[in-house]
Amino acid sequence: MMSLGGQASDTPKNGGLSRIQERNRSLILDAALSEFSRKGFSGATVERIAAEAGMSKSNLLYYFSSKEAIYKATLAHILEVWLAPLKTLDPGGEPARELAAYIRQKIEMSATFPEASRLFANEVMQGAPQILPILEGDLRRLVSEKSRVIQDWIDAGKMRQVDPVQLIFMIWATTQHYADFSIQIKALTGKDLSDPVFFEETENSITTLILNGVGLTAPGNDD
Amino acid sequence: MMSLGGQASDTPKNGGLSRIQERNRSLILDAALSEFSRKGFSGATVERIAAEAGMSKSNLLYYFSSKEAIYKATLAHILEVWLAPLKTLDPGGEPARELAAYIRQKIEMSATFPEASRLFANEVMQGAPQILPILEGDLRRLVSEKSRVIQDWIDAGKMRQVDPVQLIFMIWATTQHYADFSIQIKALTGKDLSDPVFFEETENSITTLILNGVGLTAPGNDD
DNA sequence: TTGCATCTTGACCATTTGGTCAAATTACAC
DNA sequence: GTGTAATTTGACCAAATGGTCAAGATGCAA
Repeated sequence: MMSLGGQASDTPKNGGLSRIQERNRSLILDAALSEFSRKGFSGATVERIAAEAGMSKSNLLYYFSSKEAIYKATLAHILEVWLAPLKTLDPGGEPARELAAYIRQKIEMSATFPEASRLFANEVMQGAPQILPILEGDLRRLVSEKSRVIQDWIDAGKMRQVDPVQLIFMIWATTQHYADFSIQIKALTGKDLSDPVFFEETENSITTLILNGVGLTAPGNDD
Repeated sequence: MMSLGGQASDTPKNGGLSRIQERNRSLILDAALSEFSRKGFSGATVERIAAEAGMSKSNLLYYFSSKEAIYKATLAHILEVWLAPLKTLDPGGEPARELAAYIRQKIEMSATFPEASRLFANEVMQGAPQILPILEGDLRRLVSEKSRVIQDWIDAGKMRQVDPVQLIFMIWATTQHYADFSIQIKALTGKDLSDPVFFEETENSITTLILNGVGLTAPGNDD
């Protein structure tokens, strides 16, 4: 698990949580994700998070020692699930199928957890004050590892020459765009990823463009 | 010019500005772009903007009636230049050359005005409270118009079938990603678009991927 | 130089907001 | 049921911050 600094742990021995604690922490983190993703760290207020979690501000501060602690916990909570799909890229698989699966997973994330995407984007755009060490550490290693996988596919003549890191960036950019800029997309098309038809259209467009872009063709949908 | 609502104009007859006014407004808008793009609307403080502009908070409020007024003016100031490249897409040109030129312009914007990109991203991610009308109006019309251009190229058999709007989204996503997430990109690669080599690499990767993606090949660089 | 409009500022105010604390309430082991 | 620890809250505080205002400084036309 990726840890977010912090010496004073706000999550003591994970098993040592009462039912009430478990429930309230979960309520708080949900509310915090909603609030932070919509307003950013500065724009969010502890009071509103507490209200959305159905408790008083004082009580919320009984579970998390400060606004920043809530923020860090929220980030940590989403970061793992947000970066997980890349880990599934399988060196043994066929490039077309693997990349298509990765893209699909990323779009599904954007559709299912748009708030997480926006929170992450916000954090990075502010200079990644909390997660910079993770970006430079775990994430960098993961990207290196998966770049190696892609490079091997290229070396094996299975796909066109392309900088693997740039390819990963482009997949991130295109897929996350639909979550981060969903308001703009809705303003321009009237739809967003919550519309199943638009979701399929989008997945198809991105997959086709990127696979074609690296000299592959979309694999059949026989799963 | 795209106007940002607001009945009480903070920019009276454009010609009627004294030298002092012109200079100070410009200093303020520069400082505001820097501050708002780094901290977002809520995180920015009028005091810091004033300091960066080299004047007192009171004096800044002599030129702009409120924090929101500064924010609106800053947005209006960058919006036009930010959306301009799309307008240059020429129906009479060849798709490969036109798209390559558009992509290049967008990457140049990301390299030259990353703060503008982040400010715009921030505004949209917060729900576009200020610019939603523009997105739904002028921008929507512009995108429709240019989608028509792309669709005509497709109908003429000049490029592969693709949803033109989705193609535009993907160009926006990939190019702006390098400005909005430059911290992440720097953490992962050690470089950003201010590095000429990385700039060229990036332009090449994006252009190649997208043009190949729509069945085109990059045009020669004989300009 | 004079007089007026423009420009600039420090003092000040009201509100918001993150965080503290003591007291009250509730959950639960025995 | 009793007692202790966990939970919850309202009252309160200090700092930050957007904005006002009256007074002073400066620019400039005559």
